[in-house]
Amino acid sequence: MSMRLVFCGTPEFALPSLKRLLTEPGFQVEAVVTQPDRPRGRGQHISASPVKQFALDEKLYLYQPEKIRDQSAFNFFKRLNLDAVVIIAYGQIVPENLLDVPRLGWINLHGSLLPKYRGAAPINWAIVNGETKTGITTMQVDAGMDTGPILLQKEMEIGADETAPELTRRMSVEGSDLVVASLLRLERGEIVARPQDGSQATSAPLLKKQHGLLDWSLTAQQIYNCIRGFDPWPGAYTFFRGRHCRVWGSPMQEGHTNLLGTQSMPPGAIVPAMPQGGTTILISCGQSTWLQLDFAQLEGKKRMSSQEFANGARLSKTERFQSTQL
RNA sequence: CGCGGGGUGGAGCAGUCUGGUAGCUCGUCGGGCUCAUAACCCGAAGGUCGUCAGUUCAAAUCUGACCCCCGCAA
Repeated sequence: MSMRLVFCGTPEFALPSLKRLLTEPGFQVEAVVTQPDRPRGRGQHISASPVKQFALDEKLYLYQPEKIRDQSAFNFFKRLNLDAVVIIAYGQIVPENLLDVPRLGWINLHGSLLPKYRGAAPINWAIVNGETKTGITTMQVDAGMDTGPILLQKEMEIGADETAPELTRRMSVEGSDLVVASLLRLERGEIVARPQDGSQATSAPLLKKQHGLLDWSLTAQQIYNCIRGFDPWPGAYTFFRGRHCRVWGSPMQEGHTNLLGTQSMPPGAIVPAMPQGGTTILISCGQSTWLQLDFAQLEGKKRMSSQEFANGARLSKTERFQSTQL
């Protein structure tokens, strides 16, 4: 006898779990719920979420309520006589009166070791904050924001050079195991949801464009964390001659910094250098650290190597990246 | 019809407003200097200026249409 499920999700992150629930024996996905199609991209084209596209390909029953808190949505869930709802990065807050509808409640996969990094962007913030380990959590959804009791957790290391999309991909795959295990063990009564210790909670708010703006007084390692953690959006960016400029790079190794000689440059200073042959562009960061610039992308332009950037820009000696438009 | 930037030798750009000699920083190739060099010096090759049409004695430059790339916004 299969568990009757509804799957709620929107981005790529939710897909591996949905796929597992379709192939794994013991589950019956009655419907897929995802965000309504919205205008995205240049020119206001309407586009379907990754979960929707997959659901269409698989000919699954699809439901896209404008607001999941509406009565019609409640009726929809009520009628299905569900054992559980799996909700992963759906994008809307589930109203309290819906939580009790499925027999085993709503099961959520979250990209952190709760109660750390509650909120919409746990993976990004963990990288930005320079964490070396994080994890994934399945929990029972309650009325709060990622405050529900924990079912299963798995610790994961963050690679020194790992970017948010890379870690997201790994978590989504590992997470599908955790979701399946959580459902099976919950059904058998093998796990008891464990309340979170709210005093240990930290938050990982939804990313905004503004978050990606670099502060060059931070150390090169911190800048690097931003470059990795804010990829692919909002991206780590700065301003160059008043224009938005996204940057990629990595901290310069300790040993090479001597090559620069001496003087402390103002944060954001752009300095061509030639360590061990080959020319590179270095950016002055906080505490006498340097970021080696690998790529830059001016607004309206494609991403280019730091060398191409320097060739075309005709840098003056005092040129620097700024944290404001002017 | 959401707002905006752009398409110029292999790369990144200037030149376009104010039509009239194809420019800059690199790369490539050849030569030189040097113990040596990715550094420096000399030289060379390489461009239908996105496409089509129009205006003009003359169009990268002005006009119109189209194609493609990108940033913002969502």
